Amino acid sequence: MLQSQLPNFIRKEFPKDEESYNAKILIRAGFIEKLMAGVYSYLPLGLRVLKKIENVVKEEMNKIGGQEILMPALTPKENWEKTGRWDGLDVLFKITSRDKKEYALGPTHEEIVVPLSQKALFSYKDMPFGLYQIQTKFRDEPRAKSGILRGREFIMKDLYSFHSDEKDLDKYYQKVIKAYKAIFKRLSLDAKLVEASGGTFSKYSHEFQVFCEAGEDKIIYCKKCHFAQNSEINTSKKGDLCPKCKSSLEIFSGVEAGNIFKLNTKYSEPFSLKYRDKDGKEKIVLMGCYGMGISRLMGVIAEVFHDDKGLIWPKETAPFDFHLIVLGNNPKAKKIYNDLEKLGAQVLFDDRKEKSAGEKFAQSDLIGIPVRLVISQKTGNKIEFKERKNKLVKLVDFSYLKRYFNRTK
RNA sequence: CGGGCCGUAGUGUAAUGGUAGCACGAAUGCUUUGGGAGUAUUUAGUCCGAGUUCAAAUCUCGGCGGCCCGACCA
Repeated sequence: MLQSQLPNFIRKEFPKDEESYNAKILIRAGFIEKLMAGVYSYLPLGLRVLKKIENVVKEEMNKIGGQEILMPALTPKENWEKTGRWDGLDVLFKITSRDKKEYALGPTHEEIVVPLSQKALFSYKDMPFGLYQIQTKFRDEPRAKSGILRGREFIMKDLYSFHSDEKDLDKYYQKVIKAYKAIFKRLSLDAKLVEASGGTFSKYSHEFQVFCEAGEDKIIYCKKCHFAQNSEINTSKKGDLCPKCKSSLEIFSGVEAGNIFKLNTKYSEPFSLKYRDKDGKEKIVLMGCYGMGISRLMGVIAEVFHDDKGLIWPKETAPFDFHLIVLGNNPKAKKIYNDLEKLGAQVLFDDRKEKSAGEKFAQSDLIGIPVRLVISQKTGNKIEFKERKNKLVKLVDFSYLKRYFNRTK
């Protein structure tokens, strides 16, 4: 992409109406803009990152047999009344149409996916299966906070699984845990699997927590045996003994990057989601549900991967593979840009003529694309190569870039 | 939902009762290109409403909006 065609949302200074680092840096670097508290626009660079994250999540969901669908965000009141959540869920965004019908903007989709799956679920032979979607969710949070970590509108992946017995649900649950681990690995995030309260819905719940300052949860963690528990379950303190290995516990702030539940019959019951077993008997379906905040993940990555100059995107989440900068008028740059794109590389080409070298470098550091390439009078027939995460600058030729790209893709 | 801080061009700030100013951005021309260039010209603002006052960005009240702490967080 030619940077001269990219509207320049990059700012020289941090916005003053944000406190959280993820919002400050993502706005300054031109990835997002705020519309109102807890509601953000995703700009060209930010949207590319979101799509990268989505892609990783989709690939791993598909690997475990998840089927992608897209359900409406606008949902009827009746469905929520069936489960008691019309009045019972305080974060439910409710709206009234001009003919006085009432609707909710979906904060999660059990009430929609259960009656939906009923249309294709009759026999034990139809199970197990998993349906997932990546969609904008709405929650009427009492207080939006921490930039895109807790918004009123956000993008979430929600997977729902359907089973004929507990054993099968258990098996699937473990499979999702593996898939989640694979996702976090690809996103370069160290997410700990943490025991969490099941809320009112289920005894069982696990969260994937990324330890960082910005986190709003307090996680009790044992470095020895990796026992981890959300402090909402117990009132453990730092220094208490680990219930598993008896060494000292520590407490970390964590951001919940994923949450998985065994719903059992909590939602299949109110909608009478049933099937026929081997003996032709009618039985109630068991369910699991597995959430992951896509836009929140982008915020977490911004919190974790940065330095004082700006963002440092991990490979799989970066908006581009290369940031190619040309200084002065140098026709070689355009050719290198074209050649890189021919390799299949995604390149942001800073071809802007009016920007000073210093500004281009400063903005490049801010944006945080993994590799910066510079073409100038100084570089001669070579290309200057610098990884964003390293200080080392070297002059290379095109074959080096080709090898580098093939090795890291 | 309780408590606190705050609201001035697009962004960041100054003016504390008395002429709304500065920097960056944006726009146009020329020059410039290795760490947020130079130059000339131009552009744009006191969140809204009421009140006090000769006079309000500034004081008072109400509203709206933003951030933070707490509560809450399927």
